[in-house]
Amino acid sequence: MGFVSTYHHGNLRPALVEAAVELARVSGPDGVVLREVARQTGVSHNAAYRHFADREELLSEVASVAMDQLEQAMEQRIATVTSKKPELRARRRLGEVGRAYVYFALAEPGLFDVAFATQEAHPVRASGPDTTGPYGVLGRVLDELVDAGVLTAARREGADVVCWAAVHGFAMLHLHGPLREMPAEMREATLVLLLATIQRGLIGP
Amino acid sequence: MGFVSTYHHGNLRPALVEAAVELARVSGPDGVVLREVARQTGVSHNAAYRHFADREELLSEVASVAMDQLEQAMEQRIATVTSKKPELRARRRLGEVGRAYVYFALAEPGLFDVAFATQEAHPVRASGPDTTGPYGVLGRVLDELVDAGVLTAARREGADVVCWAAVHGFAMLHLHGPLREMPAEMREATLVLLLATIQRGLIGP
DNA sequence: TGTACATCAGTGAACGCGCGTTCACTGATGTAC
DNA sequence: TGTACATCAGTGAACGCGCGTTCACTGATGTAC
Repeated sequence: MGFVSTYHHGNLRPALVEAAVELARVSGPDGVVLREVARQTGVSHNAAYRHFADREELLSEVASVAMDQLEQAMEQRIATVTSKKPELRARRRLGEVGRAYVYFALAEPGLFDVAFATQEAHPVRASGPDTTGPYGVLGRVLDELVDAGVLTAARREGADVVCWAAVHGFAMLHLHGPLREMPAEMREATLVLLLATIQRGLIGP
Repeated sequence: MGFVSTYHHGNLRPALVEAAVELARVSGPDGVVLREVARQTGVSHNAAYRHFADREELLSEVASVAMDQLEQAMEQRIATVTSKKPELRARRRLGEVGRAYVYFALAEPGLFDVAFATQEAHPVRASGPDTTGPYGVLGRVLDELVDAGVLTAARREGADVVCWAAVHGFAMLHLHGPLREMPAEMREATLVLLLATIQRGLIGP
């Protein structure tokens, strides 16, 4: 891009979001400081108020970007699984969904924290389950398991939360928790164990 | 207690810790504000520096109290299970450990957060597993499962982290996460599901 | 095509916040003789 | 038992921090005629 007068930037809102995302990546939720975002964008520190009601509104924009990235990471990993057998394919895909979640958390801790901290409360069974975002991706893979005849309808119920809790907890323990110093290979081995255990618990051997 | 002159309080350190714990209970880690702790204790705002190097040191004292309480809650729930059959007893105990963890997190969110945030990194397999604190309690129950011949030695390996991740994630999702508005009965039902799934995955039906 | 004017999107100064921490101090206590 | 003095455990004032937010403003833009 060429020269851009600060006055009537023309693109300020997306530019601010972009800068905020970058700050979140590097320093997490607390790193998204209005004045710093403005500084990075080359604009006075209160120009943002022309586009966002307050810091919170900017932060939730960052959260939504983070959610999109997480969802995309999941989809990409799922697409990786191309087994012909429906049962095997669905099972492997479930594993990849979990892996994608954990990997994203570890690779982008800042964005992950923003997404988690800023997210609005999940609409629980308000007119059917949520089919959008990362949660929707998980739901679809679980449905695939049911369609493949591998997961019973009875066990499909609540399986979302079970899976989610497991990988979320795993990510938290290793990201901010007491396992944060576990060497990567050991972490990886434990993740394999976790995914296998969940799958066995849900489906069987 | 009768009148206590502020000068030479005589018991300041424990009194400060107590006040800090109370603040943590009510408002979490950020609620443990040095000046407020001193205020509650009726002492000038920098008297604490006679007993703690800085805020961090006071906070980690709170964390250790929180860990003790969590451990105690676990032990109490375990003691509840008195089945005669060793296999059944061990299995039920595993469930109670998980339940205790989640219940504590939901009942004492402030303390739980402090414990989790302030905890030092868990010493991973530095000369054998950790046998102290909540983690030690979990480990002992898992050993009980092995002794009862219900859990194979192979699956005992890494089972700690698997169990921990599951309940920790569950607690986080419901405490601060997107499931924080799930009604209590539904939450309870899902917890039962989670514990059953983990146990099935580890042990079998 | 030119001009007047409304509107939009920036600016810069200022405020208030409450904290953690440091400094030089002083009142209370205990101990040696 | 009395006294001098060292030490301990408090006090009160002050600093610096950097933020989010608000205010009154002004420069740039687009549109009606």
